[in-house]
Amino acid sequence: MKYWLMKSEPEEFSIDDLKKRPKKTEHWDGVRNYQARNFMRDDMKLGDRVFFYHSNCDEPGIVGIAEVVREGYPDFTAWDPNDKHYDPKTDPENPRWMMVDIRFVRKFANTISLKALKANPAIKDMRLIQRGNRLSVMPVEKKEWQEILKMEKST
DNA sequence: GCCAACGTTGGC
DNA sequence: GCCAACGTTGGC
Repeated sequence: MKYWLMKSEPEEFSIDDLKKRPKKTEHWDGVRNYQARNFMRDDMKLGDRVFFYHSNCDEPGIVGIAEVVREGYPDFTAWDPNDKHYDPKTDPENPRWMMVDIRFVRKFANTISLKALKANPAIKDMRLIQRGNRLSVMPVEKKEWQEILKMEKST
């Protein structure tokens, strides 16, 4: 089983929104970055665990956990001219953008803030806190995952 | 709202 | 293939 981190702006789609969805499940549409797409298409497997990260908000940070319940398949919103992330160049015969489905697992009692993550030397090499990182889907090392869970208990 | 960092586009 | 211009991300 692998570990991941996925970013979302809570004003667009928060972890509470995920929890309220039917079966607490939603497809992760709208990713239009090749590296992030490749992770979803090639590497995310059923049962993989995901840190749900809130970006662009008062307190950016990890707010809870989800799991992968459907592996990579075409992001149909790319073909919808009314969709915010419409991409006229993708061909339905040869889909360019892929997504996965994730299901809510649990929400942390407190946000593990970006600030706290940056302050923890045990995870200083984490991809999330590298300078200028903008990937919205990224892998998390097992030891980073475990270290971050420890931070939950200490808050 | 600002702006640094980064990815993508397109002219050449 | 280079690289300037442009658009987006996302912390602050």
